[in-house]
Amino acid sequence: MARYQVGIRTESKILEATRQLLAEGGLDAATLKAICERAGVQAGSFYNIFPSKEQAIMQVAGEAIQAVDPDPDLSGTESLNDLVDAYIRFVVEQSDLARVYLQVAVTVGNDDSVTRRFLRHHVRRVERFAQAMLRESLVSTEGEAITKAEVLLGALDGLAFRWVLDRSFDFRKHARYAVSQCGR
Amino acid sequence: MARYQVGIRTESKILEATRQLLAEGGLDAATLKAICERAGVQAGSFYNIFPSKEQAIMQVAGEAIQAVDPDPDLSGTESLNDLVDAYIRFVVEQSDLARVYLQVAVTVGNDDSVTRRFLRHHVRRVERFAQAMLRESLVSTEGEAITKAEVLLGALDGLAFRWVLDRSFDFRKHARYAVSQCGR
DNA sequence: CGACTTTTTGAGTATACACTCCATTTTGGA
DNA sequence: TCCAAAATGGAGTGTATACTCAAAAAGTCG
Repeated sequence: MARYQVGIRTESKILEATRQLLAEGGLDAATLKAICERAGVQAGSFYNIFPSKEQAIMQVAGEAIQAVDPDPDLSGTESLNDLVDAYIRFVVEQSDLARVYLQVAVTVGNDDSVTRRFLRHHVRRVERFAQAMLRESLVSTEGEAITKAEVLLGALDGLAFRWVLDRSFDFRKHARYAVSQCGR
Repeated sequence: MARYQVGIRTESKILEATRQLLAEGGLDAATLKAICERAGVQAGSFYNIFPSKEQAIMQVAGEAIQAVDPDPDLSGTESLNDLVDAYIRFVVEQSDLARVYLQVAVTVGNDDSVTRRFLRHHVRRVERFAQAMLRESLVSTEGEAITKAEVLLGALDGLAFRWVLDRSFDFRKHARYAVSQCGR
């Protein structure tokens, strides 16, 4: 299935449309009709590229889950502030993906493969936060570091949800306050 | 439209079924067919009692939004620990309603009447938390109290989401840790 | 150009959904 | 016991959805 250029452009038009629709109205808004209309494409073209609607949505959701993580190459060297700043930047600058990230986390059925993937990434992020905390001596035992990291990430996720429901909420300020509370 | 006993029982069977389905699989799982099957009722009976499926769901969602608040009569006297304990109890003991609460918060379209209702309640809860913090001198200005309350509630909501995705997560322990961090 | 492959089109299919209709049964007060 | 109001069963309606297919168009490369 060597591809022509036009097909590759169509693929990215479809993915972009899907991303927008997911960000705007969640899974319900991302109907095949809506995706195709926004991408300027017919249903047949969609299915020439993707085997199913779900496949396209998974791809966008996967992108979002990846994007929430800061540069993996830096893992093990960054400060807690760096990690939180990366999360803030993700939410503020890539707000579409951030909304997708939060939408899929809750909307998809439990015990789903997406949920498992989501949790796997979450656990990895918790460990990264916990290690930064240990490095900065904010905490004495590894167990306490994990707990503290879960609470901080919980706060960041909760504040991000708050921001998704009400865009006038100052996410950056509250996220910074949350991390400052860990520092004592 | 004076009601007969049997109709009132049918109504509560339908509401119970709706509550369960919403808790288990969110809005998507609460189809008319699923609700009627679980309630042991036919579609015609459903529409004899509720004008629409949405109406029944709204009623359950409203219940959940109410239930997250601790006793309003105590407002202005309870400690921060009381407030957090009430939230923990809600999540742990009324887990079905708690899941509904979190599901509807995210699933419903933005700018929806449910979203507004949800936000109104949230703001009121933030104020209640902030006042408790002021009373306990955890904070000096009202502005800081509001910020701190937003962060604490964000953490509680975020941890509750974490628990919804993974029931083996120890919500109580992490929630307690979150509030203990405010105390310094 | 000409042969071949990929892409696009757009009408068409099957299905699941919320909701309706109304004949029939059940209820509960007089 | 009677009867009007309320509740029920269950087939039926319209609509939106994901997805298919065969023919036509457009891209690629010698």
